[in-house]
Amino acid sequence: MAKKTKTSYHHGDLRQALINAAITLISEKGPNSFSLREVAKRAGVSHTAPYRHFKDKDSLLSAIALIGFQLLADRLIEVQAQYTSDPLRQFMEAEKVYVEVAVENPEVSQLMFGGYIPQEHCVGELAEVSQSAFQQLFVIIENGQKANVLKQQDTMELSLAAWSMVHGLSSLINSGQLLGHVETQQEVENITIKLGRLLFEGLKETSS
Amino acid sequence: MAKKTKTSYHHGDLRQALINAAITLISEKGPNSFSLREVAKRAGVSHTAPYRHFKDKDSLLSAIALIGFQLLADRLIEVQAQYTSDPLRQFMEAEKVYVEVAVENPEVSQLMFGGYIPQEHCVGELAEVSQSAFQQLFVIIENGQKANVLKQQDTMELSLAAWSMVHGLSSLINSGQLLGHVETQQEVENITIKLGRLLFEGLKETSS
DNA sequence: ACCTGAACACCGTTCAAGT
DNA sequence: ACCTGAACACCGTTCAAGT
Repeated sequence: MAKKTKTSYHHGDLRQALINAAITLISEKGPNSFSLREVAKRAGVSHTAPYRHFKDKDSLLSAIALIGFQLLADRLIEVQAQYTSDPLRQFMEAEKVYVEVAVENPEVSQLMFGGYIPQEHCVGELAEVSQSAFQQLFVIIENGQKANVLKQQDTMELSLAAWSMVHGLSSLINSGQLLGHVETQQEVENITIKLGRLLFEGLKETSS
Repeated sequence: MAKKTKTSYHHGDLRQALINAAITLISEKGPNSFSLREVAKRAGVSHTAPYRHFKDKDSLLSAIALIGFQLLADRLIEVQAQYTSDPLRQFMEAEKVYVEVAVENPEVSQLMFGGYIPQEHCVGELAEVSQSAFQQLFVIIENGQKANVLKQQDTMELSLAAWSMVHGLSSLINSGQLLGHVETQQEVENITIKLGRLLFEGLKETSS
């Protein structure tokens, strides 16, 4: 069974238990109404126990944002490893995966991009993983350029266009701006494909 | 002078004074650290006085978000009234104005799109003004289609592509994701123009 | 090492009371 | 009508104290 050498106080891994409780709480009530004390209560410890594992509330929020970026990066790495012989397909799949992940985790996405993490925390590991996610888009665009499917323009610019588009769509959906227009999962996928194609028309190599 | 018929308690217009103080406070400390009590203190009234003008904290935040959407809509209406004979120019100006407004008011933008306003408040006037801002993009795209400069595809899809792109770029900048890449106002404008051109390539009519 | 309880300064919100 | 002060239940954070 679990390797509990000694009769531990409350948890084998309180840190992980706190993160789990925090993600659940954020998913339930959004990143704005979220309290350290409530998380501690749900994890079954006193309200000061979290300070053994996190410097402060912001550090716990950063840890959750990190997990969000990690998930995004992982899913994009998968895409980047697949469809390598079909740059258009790879581009479209990346766009779909980005929006999918963001829309499936709206509250965590808002936590990641909504100004909840103070700028001081946006360095080190968090910045690295966030850049790793973007890096996958960059490589996918680069693949398309090498295959002469995409414009031979600054790769950064093309990547940023792709990132902005999917990120913007996700943000508009998650903030409720598209309530009358894009609601079901199917509608999300459809509009993502439509926008992906429109953007691809602008990014593609025209000499062919 | 000001029409002070009677010796009013503290303000001719406490409601407006509270909104002003709130915008200042949000701009200083972000939408996350923002308290009604601090706003009241800055306006020079007791911490319960705001309840005469706003049902609760969320109502004050909604009022500020409304002002943010109104500003965006107003600036886009200006663009929509200008350059009517040059659809490409009009499209590019609209993209620039959107990003400009968002990046000049990062904290208010995060308030508008970062999950600070509960879904219950996202109806009525707030939804109307928000839709009015989007409507301007829609009309601008429509102009381009009528002039046979843009694709004869569902106007909603083209508009949503434009909205997503500028909104995504703004959000990435404001959340600090592009810190190494896009920082100065000049860089923001340059990258906005670059992305605008790339998207335009995808939206433009190809039969001409 | 890991956790607790009391304490502090802060919140949002309500309500009886004052002019 | 407009504002106040006390009160309540909640915060984040610190710190001495317990095992």
